Amino acid sequence: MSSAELRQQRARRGRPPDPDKRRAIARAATRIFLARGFQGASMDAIARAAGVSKLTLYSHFGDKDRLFQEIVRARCDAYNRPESYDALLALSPRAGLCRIGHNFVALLLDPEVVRLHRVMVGEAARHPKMAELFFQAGPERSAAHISDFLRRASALGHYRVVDPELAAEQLQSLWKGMPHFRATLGLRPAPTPKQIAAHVEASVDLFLRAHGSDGRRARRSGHP
Amino acid sequence: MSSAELRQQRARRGRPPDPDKRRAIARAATRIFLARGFQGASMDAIARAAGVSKLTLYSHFGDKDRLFQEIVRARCDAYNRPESYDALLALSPRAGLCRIGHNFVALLLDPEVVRLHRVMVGEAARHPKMAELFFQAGPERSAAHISDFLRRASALGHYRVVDPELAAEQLQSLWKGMPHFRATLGLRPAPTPKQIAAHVEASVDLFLRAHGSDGRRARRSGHP
DNA sequence: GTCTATAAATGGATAGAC
DNA sequence: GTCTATCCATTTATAGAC
Repeated sequence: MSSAELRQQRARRGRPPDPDKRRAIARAATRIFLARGFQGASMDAIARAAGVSKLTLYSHFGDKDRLFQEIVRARCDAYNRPESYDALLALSPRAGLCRIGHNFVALLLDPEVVRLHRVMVGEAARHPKMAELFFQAGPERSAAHISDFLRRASALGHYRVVDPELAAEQLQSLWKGMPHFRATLGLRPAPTPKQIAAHVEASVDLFLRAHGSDGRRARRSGHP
Repeated sequence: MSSAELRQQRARRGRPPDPDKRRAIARAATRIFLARGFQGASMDAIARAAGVSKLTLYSHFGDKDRLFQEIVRARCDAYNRPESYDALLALSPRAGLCRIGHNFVALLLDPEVVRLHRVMVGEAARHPKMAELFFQAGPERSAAHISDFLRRASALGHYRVVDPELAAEQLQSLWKGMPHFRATLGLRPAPTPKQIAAHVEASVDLFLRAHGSDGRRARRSGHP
């Protein structure tokens, strides 16, 4: 109670921090960190790009590490708004998985996500806490959503999945695949939308053939 | 002709470069680049660790970029000695693929390879040439070896693979999977040997189920 | 009193030249 | 090895704005 009052008093005293400046700093820092990496980004450049003084920058974010943390946290939250997969249960097994896979691959290949991935991997050794945060906010949650979907689709008889967690991991691995690896290395040419769609479908094909559904055409042996 | 003579004259003039020093620099630079990344490694630290003066360093390697290139090239060559997969054709489909997969995953999870991967991904935006070199010397060649193996195993009737290049890509993706992703982010705990073996086997299981061989136990439907 | 901006300064590290 | 010119994160000085 008294600590809350003290905080209120302190907050009331003097000129309040300008949220516009904070947003401007965050935007500029995001751009520069993702473009140049943590070590390559200078506080001078960030302050200049944000149009604020360095003192303002420091008064809002403390130091470079904390600024980096805030940026990464905000990006993880921004990418972590998965729409519900409920509607996709009504589709055919193949169509449902292709839709999820396409969303997943589109996110992975988004240029900003690629840059974030690069920075996280490059800085993992020096910022282990943030690498963990990134992993939990990204791949771990989407794996949970996919395994949920597989569990329910399996209950509906679409296919037979014994271990939904394992199956979700394998689907994610197939979807990432070579296109994502090439993207993280910045290799040209980038895949065309048609190639991306083919990649997603090939992954779903493999998965469905392994789990007792041909997906595309009729079954080869005497399955129901 | 005259240019060759000039080169010989130049080579004879003065004290020849010491190959021991060059090796010492290369060793130290490898260690420091892989540990701290390109931007985090200083030429001072490398010279100190190699026990040479900075002038010696610069006279051998020109500048930081060229030194980095030499190191990466040497590492790629070092990792690029695949044993022949011929002997594995005599094994069962499942055993052959598990063996290849285990070698592949063991290489991917090797701490030095993980560090190289981190540096390459982190520096891809600023050294696109090297990222390409790395990709060609690494994943591209191993994909070629795996697709070769699949083509021959398929010809022997072990399983039915329509597109060996695609199948090799999918196998690599499955083998990399979550363990490699976690390793690049430095997440603990590292997988145990038992978990690695289970991961490889689960990948091979999925692949073989999709391609008309149960692998482990007897066939469910009326296959030969 | 606390925020902001400008500006300069501190203290350290850096790539590369001599 | 030393030197130089540059860059960096962070702090401090000075002044005006709420």
